[in-house]
Amino acid sequence: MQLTLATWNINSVRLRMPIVEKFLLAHQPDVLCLQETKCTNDQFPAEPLNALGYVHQAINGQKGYHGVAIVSKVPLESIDRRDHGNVGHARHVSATFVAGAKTIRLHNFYVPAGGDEPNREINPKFAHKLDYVEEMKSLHSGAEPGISSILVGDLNIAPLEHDVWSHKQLLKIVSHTPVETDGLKEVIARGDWLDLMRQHAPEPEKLYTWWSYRAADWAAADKGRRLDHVWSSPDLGPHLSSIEILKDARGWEKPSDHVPVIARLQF
DNA sequence: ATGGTTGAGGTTCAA
Repeated sequence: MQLTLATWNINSVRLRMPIVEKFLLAHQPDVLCLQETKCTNDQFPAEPLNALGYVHQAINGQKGYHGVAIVSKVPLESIDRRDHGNVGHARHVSATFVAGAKTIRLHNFYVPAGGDEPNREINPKFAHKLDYVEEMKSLHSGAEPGISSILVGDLNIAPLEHDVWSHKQLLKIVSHTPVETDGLKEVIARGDWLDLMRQHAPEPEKLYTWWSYRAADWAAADKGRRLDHVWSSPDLGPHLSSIEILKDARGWEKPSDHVPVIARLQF
């Protein structure tokens, strides 16, 4: 069987439902993880997603900001929500599902952006981001015996040189500072998690999933960053058949500033 | 010199 999994920072799911529907009909993922839903759980568009076949839903929302959701055609079990640092932000939801002979826990994260100033002493939002990543580092892919893991989401960090349009020009820009990228690179280097996007498309290929709204012409400038990620436990590496970054979606009507990332796994 | 845009919700903050 093939499992198709997608992750997309949607920047308001209610406003974006027309392109969510367009995406789901065109690409038919089994599971879709959303970040920045920006609505409370009772405001979440559960019915339209039900009608599209995504009848299994694990949502963690709050008023106005943040918010994550997993919507799925395959049953979701053991739904969990974490609030790293106990700050009252809806930035994580996880659930388990079955794929072939595997049971998989899927974590969906929305890591704090961290503000503009990359200095934890004067910028509490950056301090929160670094603390958040520290807490993520203690989340191990083999935490539950007999259960594989997938971790997706908007991690708001572009860890590698070719995850940004200019490594040199972004070294002091939040999302690509060494103190942030070292954390993610350490997790990958120690082999606890696989970076499936880079397994499929190694450096030095440029990979971007986000282009700022502030560019006059995002496509012409092409000043992107890879802020969205798909990781898995090591045992799932051989099951990956493809990764697709849906760059076209950045040019859709009323787009999010992030595009969907689609992972296809064969079991 | 510290721009530029978008969204939610309420006249500003977060990204």
